[in-house]
Amino acid sequence: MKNYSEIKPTDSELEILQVLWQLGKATVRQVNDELSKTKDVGYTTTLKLMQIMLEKNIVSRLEDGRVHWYTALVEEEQTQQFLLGKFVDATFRGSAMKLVMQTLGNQTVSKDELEEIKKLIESIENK
Amino acid sequence: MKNYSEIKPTDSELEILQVLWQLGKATVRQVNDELSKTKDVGYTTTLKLMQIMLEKNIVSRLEDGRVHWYTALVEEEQTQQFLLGKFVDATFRGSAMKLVMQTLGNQTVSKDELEEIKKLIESIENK
DNA sequence: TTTTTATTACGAAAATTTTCGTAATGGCCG
DNA sequence: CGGCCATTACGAAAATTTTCGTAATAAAAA
Repeated sequence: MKNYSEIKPTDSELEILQVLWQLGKATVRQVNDELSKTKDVGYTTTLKLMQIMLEKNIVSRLEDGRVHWYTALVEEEQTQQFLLGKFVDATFRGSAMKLVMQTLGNQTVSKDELEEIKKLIESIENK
Repeated sequence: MKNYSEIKPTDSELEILQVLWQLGKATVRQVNDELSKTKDVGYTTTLKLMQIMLEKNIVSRLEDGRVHWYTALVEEEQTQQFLLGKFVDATFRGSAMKLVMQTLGNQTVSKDELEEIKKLIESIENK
């Protein structure tokens, strides 16, 4: 897999990556159908983006007859990690703590999930 | 203060907002000096951005002689909250939980901070 | 008052991202 | 085979974001 240090997917590219991560591999048609559920987007627009991502080596492509199967070349967690770091820096001036506090305070997290987070914290503390 | 529902500061605008939030109010010169500490940026570039932000009503301006004092018109927490929501959706498909787990696992959070987070969780649970 | 200096105003260029029209391709059905 | 259909290829336009050169302005200094 790719070393991700310098790559920053654009917003649209990230949307496509999400679909690819969920489906494993997909055609342009499938990706476009998925995106169309939540927004207006033309087939050729999606196609073009995926071609650009291919050039950037964010995805790979396998040709089967006339159909092209695309796969993400960057891992979901690694990408999230990378974007998270950027986001913390830009939005919370580097304070991961602040981000966590605000998320817990204002986003939707269930009781079970809170329990799970507590466990994670303890496992970190006891390391 | 502004209703923030539809405004999305660009990356550069957010950098400027960070400076304004920290200084309370500032001149273009001050903001540019601050930004220059971490990146190359021309005075007129910063000026132009701040003028654009004025048009968008993201900041306000007070003229004192020839100097213009700028202030953020959007609140820090509110903006962070808004950007956080977008980020969770785009990067973690809406799962705040996943974001918190990854942050705790991989970003730098001190023991004291972990304690504080635990306390917050408990206060949420006991509510 | 004249000059210098620091600032803001303006507009356009550059860079990046997103969108889409049109053509080319290749397989499938009649 | 010949026309149709779904797909990909290509290139340019549109939209957004970022950068900066140059001019105008006003205060301060000489």
